[in-house]
Amino acid sequence: MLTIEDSGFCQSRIGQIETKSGVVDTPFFMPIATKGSIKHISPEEIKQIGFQLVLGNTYHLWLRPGDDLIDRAGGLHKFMNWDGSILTDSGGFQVFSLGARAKKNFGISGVKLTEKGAEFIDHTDGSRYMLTPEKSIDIQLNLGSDIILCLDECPPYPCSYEDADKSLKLTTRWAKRCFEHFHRQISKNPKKYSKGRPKLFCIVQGSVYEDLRKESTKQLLEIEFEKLGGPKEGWDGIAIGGVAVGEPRKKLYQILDWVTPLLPKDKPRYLMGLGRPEEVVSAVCAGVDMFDCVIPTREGRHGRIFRWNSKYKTETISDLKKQIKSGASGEKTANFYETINITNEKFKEDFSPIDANCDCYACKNYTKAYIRHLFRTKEAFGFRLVSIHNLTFYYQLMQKLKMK
RNA sequence: GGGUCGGUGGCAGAGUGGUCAAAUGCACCUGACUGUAAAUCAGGCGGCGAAAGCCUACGGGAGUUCAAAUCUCUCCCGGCCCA
Repeated sequence: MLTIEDSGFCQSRIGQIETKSGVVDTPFFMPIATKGSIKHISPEEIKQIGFQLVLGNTYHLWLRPGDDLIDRAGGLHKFMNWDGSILTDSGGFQVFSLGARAKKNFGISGVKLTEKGAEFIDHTDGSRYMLTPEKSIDIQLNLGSDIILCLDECPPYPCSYEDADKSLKLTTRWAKRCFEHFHRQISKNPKKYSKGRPKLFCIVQGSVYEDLRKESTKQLLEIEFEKLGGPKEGWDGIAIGGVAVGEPRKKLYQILDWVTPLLPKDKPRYLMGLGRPEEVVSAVCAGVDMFDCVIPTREGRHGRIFRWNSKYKTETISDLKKQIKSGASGEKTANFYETINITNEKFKEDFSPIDANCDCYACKNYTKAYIRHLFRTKEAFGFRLVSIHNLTFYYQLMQKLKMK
């Protein structure tokens, strides 16, 4: 499934993942379509930029419009008019994000965890939903997802050793249930999946503790050997979760150092929720194949633009790697790109494109002054232009990472 | 001409003797955002200063008072009503 090549400079894995909907070249970045839409951009435009896979969210699509409805619509691909591949996050991240947010806003957690699953309180009407590992799989199967994620618990940071330990073990037990349920459902419907079944990924947890990260990885990888009644297949890929939840930046690199050597080489590795360009480059060099992040779209909507620093030649992964510097705190910075805030006054009369060398729709047709004007007048077209540009930047980054 | 109400920071608009360099909103400036409850959130927004603080300010001027955006007189300007 994956062709692995060692560049000699750093470990980078160049290959392909084949899903039931098509081929995805690794390493790759996924734009986020939480609710079945990449905010402000059409699937056609996403495809035009070059993306082959987008991410949807189990929890959000379950509540609205409902996985049954999407199933009746012919699946999420058809529903949102996307003919590439789709990866769905299990709802595990919402255990973290909605729980923390409700706690901050209302003093009570919006999520209650039990052995059975995660009980959510819907923020819009207060109604309660129980998301179990089995339910999460069922929803993702209904959505027609190409890559399904196990329901996990994504603990916040800071997290005590004891809590992280408890949490990782719950994630393992849930992963086992997901694995079992997934294969049972697949084998129950041989016709439906005769042309290919979705893939199932587990998620490594363990917070910032070396032995817990390793333990989590080990426990999950053992699952394929267990007698689970279904086909004796292992995971189709392994995700690393629970990062970028507020921990010090250098912890990310440590976690990758602890976990990636333990992973099977022939299976894709997915670093969930990451990240900044330098983090993506570093992670690719550490052997990660897949990324997703809200940064290009969310920060784009908030006016931050990513662009290449023309002072440096960055056509290959080696060029990019050379421009990354590690600070004393372990934090990494990169010279190969820069960010600007388009709302800044200095762009008021800047009638040049964001990046004269960029061939994206925004750069080919519009000036910074115009885009700034759109932002200040809250015109949605501005969000669209910057989102397209930022996603193009991330796409170009991933293309460069495929070049030796 | 008479009566009446009013003139507050870029705008709108509170405040009606001290705790007022002046609420709040908008605008403006800057920053944050990592498996999206995010077109969101935070900070700043008279001048000088790192700060303590000092100076200049609630239409103009003159007063009362220890103290005035707030009270008095006068001038200027505006709304409404009457002639």
